[in-house]
Amino acid sequence: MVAEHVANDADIAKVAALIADPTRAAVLTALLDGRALAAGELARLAGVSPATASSHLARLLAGGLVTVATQGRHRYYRLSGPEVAEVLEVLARVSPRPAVRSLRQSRQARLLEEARTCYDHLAGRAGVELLTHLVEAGHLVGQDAFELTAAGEAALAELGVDVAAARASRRRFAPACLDWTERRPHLAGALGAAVTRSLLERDWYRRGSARRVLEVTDLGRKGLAAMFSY
Amino acid sequence: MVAEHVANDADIAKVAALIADPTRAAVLTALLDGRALAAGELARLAGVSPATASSHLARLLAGGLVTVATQGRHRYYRLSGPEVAEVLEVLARVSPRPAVRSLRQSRQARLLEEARTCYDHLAGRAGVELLTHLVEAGHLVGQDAFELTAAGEAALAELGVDVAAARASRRRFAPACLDWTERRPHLAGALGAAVTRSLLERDWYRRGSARRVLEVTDLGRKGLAAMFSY
DNA sequence: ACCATGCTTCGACGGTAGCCCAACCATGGT
DNA sequence: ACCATGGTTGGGCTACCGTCGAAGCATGGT
Repeated sequence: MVAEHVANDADIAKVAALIADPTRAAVLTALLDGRALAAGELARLAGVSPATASSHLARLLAGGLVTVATQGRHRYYRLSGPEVAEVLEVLARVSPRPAVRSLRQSRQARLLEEARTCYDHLAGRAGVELLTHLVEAGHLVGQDAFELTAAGEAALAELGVDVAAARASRRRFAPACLDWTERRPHLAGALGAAVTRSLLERDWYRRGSARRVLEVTDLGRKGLAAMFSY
Repeated sequence: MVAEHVANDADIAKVAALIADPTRAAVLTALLDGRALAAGELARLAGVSPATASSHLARLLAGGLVTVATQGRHRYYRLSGPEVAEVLEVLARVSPRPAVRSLRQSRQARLLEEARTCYDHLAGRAGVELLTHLVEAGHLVGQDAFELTAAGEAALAELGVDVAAARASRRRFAPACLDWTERRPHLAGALGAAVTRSLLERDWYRRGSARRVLEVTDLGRKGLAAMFSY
């Protein structure tokens, strides 16, 4: 039968049905910019319980609208491709109201992209840049897992990081963690956590209003600039 | 509230929900090429009862995906704009199977566009062209309703049309009927019906496999060419 | 006046889909 | 070994949605 190779009405309807639920639509629009978000975060954004979100995500996955990547105990979901984003945009264009995200939403998205925590260490753009600078400054060497140089140990000590304690921890010392918003690695493990703790203690970063969001302070901007001579 | 002016997830979901039902999807794809189709025909194409189709059409109308125009006892529905068609096309692209209509479907669509009956008279491209030629040949004069010239009366008599009987009918003699597939008028009324009857009797046109579909015969092609010197 | 046709509305039925709670599994840190 | 956190799975409830038959309107032809 030729008909089996044809995108018929039923197929269109199936895809549309996946988007037709408000919760799933919220999940999809949250992923519109191509970032990958953890299941829990998506549940929070959509305003449903983790169980409900999980069920929706499973259906979106089965329908091929999203893909998933497991990292640690998180499962990061993202749109499966640009066509999916296109569908959402076109749908928004058809719907009567203009397709602009609310200020509050997009501002929050920016903040998350800027800096957030991944477990207990700095992630997002800020996390990626921090690692980049540490490597460029010759403080860290390595690939998937890093080691501190003498200069690095001194620099971090000055920042108030208890490197010895981090090294003593049973946790992996300084592994790279692929950042899903930046697609480049940031510093994780015991050292990453210790650095982040120091940054918060020194008030270079402050916890933001939304969960996981960190905001750089004026003090932090100056301190980081001095440290890496921006 | 700013939120009221924003196309949010709920709006996208609403539009998607309109397409999410297989029956509605069938209706929409039937309208994909911009033609306007009567409610009954859509019901038949979608394979549901008129009642069901009517309910779906009402929802599509309320959702702004289609518009309606009443003509006589028919209600012609069409897509409200190209954006709607775009949505369907993009959705088809996302769905796994290639977005090609089956040969049988599109061939049938072509036939309908080519020639079909509207009540009991010739419509579609053939109907529009017939009227155009009759007017250009000086056989008919008028605007919304036509009158036969002497030359026209002779020409139609030669075709086997019983003009006298048509004129005697209580039915309107030769009104123009706006053709919704061509957006130009075709000949309706008693004369339109009489002409169509003659065309069928002479085997210039033959009823096709699908309802309302007419197909021109080789004989008809020759006859029409001679009549209007194509 | 009367009937036929096309379409919509009403009411009722059945199925399905979304939601949450609670329990379960897996991973990571201590 | 133990706990905490993040996610998924199963069960049960509710609500909504699609479907059709029958009845109601409107239009057109006789």
